[in-house]
Amino acid sequence: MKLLSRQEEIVLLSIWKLGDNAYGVSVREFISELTDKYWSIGSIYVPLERLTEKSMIEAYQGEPSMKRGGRRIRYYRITTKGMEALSEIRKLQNSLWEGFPGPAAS
Amino acid sequence: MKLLSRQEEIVLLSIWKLGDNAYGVSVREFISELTDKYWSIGSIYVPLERLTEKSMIEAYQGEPSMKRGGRRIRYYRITTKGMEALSEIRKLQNSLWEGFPGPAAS
DNA sequence: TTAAAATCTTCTATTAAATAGAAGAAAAAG
DNA sequence: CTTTTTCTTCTATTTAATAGAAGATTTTAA
Repeated sequence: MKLLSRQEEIVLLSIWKLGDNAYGVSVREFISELTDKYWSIGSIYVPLERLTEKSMIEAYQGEPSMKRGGRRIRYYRITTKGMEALSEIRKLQNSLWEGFPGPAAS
Repeated sequence: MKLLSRQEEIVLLSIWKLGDNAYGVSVREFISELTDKYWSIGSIYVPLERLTEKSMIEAYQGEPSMKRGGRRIRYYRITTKGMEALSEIRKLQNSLWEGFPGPAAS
C-alpha cells in the first residue's frame, strides 16, 4: 500500500479526533488552530475527497435541520482502511524517529 | 515555515541516521530496507536536490578515491535549518497523534 | 592497455498531491 | 423577501513524487 501523504495524515487524524463533529469547516478550523497557519479551502476539501475515493473515510449526512445558517453538513468518519493506513505510517515513523533528540512522542 | 512533505521527512531522517555515510545510493538502500518497498532513483535524488536548494541539507565531496568502482560520491549532511524543520514537524506530530491507540512512538 | 563491469549521479518527463479561492447552495435572521 | 451565515463544489495553478534512461567515473578482468 502507498504511504499516506502528509496532508492525508493530518486530515485523517483530525477527523478521528473530531469524532462526530468532523466535516469540512470543522476540520479546517481544527488544523488551523493546531498549526497556527492559514489553510485554504481547497487544501482541506481536495484531500477529503481523495480520501473518500480511497475509502479511508466515508461521508454521511447530518441531521436535516441543525442550528445556524448553512448548507446541509457532510460529515466524515474514518474507516477501517483509514485506521490501517494510519497504523502503517505510524510504524514507519516510529522506526524513522527512533533516537532523534528532543521531545519524545506522546 | 512550510511543513516538511512526507518524502522530505523520510530523506532528512535517513541522512541523519546514516551519519557520515549518507549519499544517494545509501539513502535509497536505507529507505528501501526500512519500508520494504521499491523506490525509484528519482524518488530519492529529486528530494535530495530540493532539500539542498532549501538549505536543509548540504553536500560535500567524499575522499577522491574510495574502494569500489563508481563515480565520485556526493555526500550529504543535515543543516541546522534541516534539524529545525524536523523538530517542527515532530511537534506537530506529537499533538496530532496524541491519544491514538496502538504502539506509542519510541 | 583496453574492454567490460560496477557504482553513482544527472537529467527530464510524467503523474499525483497541495494550494487557492471564486462561485453557488441552503438555511436562518432580520 | 432580502441579507447574512455557513458550508461545499468546482477548477485552475503550483509544487512534489515517481520513473528510469543516459552518462560519468572508477575498478576489474582480459
